[in-house]
Amino acid sequence: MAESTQIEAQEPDGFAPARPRLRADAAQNRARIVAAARQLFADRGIDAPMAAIARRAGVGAATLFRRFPDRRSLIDEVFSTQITHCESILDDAAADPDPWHGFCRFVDELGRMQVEDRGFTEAFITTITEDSGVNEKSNHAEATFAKLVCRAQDAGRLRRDFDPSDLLLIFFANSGVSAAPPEHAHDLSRRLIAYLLQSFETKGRDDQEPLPRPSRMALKDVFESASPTDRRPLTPPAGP
Amino acid sequence: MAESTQIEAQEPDGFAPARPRLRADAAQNRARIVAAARQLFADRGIDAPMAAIARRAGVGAATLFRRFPDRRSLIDEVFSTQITHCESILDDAAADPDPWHGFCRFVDELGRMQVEDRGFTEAFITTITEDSGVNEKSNHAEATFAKLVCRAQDAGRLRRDFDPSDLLLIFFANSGVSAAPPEHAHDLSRRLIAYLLQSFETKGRDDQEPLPRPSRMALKDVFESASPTDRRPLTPPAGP
DNA sequence: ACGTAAGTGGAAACTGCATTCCACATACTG
DNA sequence: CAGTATGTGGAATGCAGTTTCCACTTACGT
Repeated sequence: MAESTQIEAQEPDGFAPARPRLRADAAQNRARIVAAARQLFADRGIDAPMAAIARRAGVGAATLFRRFPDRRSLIDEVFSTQITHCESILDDAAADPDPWHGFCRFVDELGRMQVEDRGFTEAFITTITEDSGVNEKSNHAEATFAKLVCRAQDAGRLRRDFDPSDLLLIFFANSGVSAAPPEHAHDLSRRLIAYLLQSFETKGRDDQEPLPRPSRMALKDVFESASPTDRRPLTPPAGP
Repeated sequence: MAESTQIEAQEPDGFAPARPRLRADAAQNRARIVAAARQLFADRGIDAPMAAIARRAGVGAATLFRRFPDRRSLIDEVFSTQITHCESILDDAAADPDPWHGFCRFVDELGRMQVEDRGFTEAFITTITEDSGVNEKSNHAEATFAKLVCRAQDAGRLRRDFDPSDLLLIFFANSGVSAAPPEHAHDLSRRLIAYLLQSFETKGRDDQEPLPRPSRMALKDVFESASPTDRRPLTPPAGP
């Protein structure tokens, strides 16, 4: 993946907004900042100190702050590309002629993204938790996923009582194992997902036991419930 | 663990250690502190500000600090009781004449504890991550659980490729869903555990698909992997 | 009842952050 | 090749939390 570094401005000619575009050197610094942030977020989570990001980007604190007045805006910038990537994974999966295979592939890939980038999960959760802006995008994604689920069910491979909201269940559960020590996180995640997929699959005939009701949690629910103070997933092992 | 908090229990008389026992009022304050910490940890996680704990306990900051020189010692004190509770749950489960039922009960109860007390999971993870002191206790617990697993497998209810280390898998996964908004966490957890238990159970005869290898993560592995200061190798410098 | 070591709270000094300010640098326009 | 708006880094500020200090209580043994 390349790009992403571009200056936000890049106005489609015509008009000149208040700040039409960044000076060339400034644009490059901005790109360095985003790249540094991407690394540090992946590595240490989205709470990584701004100063550390600035240092790694080789710029002063003021520059970082001028470009991204708060941590949120930096997170948004960094993860918009990853959310886009997510969507393309989902679209690919939905296009799979074998819906069950597509379903598995999607779950698998999503899980991998979570394990490989600690910041990804955190950004995702905090985003759906405190910002309704995702809703537009997520509506499309939710619909696509729901359709995939239906097709897999109609093909007789996915159990009937699987609910699309179970995707969030997978997401949260996998975020938990991702918090395990890094040498184990990957294996744990693979195994968790294997267990879950086997549970999702309609086995032989039927003898499937009923499940507790789905939480039916939807993104908007998460948003509305957002607790004012602090709700982050977990504090993974850190030094004393 | 224990001794970090010193004093505490009345010495079974006879000898007088350096600080034989707390004055009565001090002992009561200490108890108030522990109670306050228990609540705040459950509520807001183990990073809850010390000052808030002191305030809720109705004592000054100095008193809190004098009694528990660092956050760790307070955490240890608070959660030693819960770890004990865990063990008793496990022992009960192990005593169940129906091993599969005992297994399910244990997983279920453990899951409930996690959801109901945010601090419990955090304390557990940070403890096994940075303190080898648990090992003594955990050896017994691990053995008990392994025996329970074997019995359930021999009874033909638990799949053969379930590995005792999968308990940590459940634990981490469930810690993830516990981080969901509180109105949903409970339902999500119930459903996750239901899915997993169905996957663990030996269905009909056999048609069980193979799993990826277990991570074989053991408590001591977790411990050893904990880097002292800041774990962040990985992610080589990426080109912009 | 009283002397005193043990215990106390609140304020002060120290952190490690994020955020702002400002004297200086440099890309772009003409 | 200026002139100037646009950018810059580092030092100063502010803030939220922890840790320490100390003059003042109070439980406890006698």
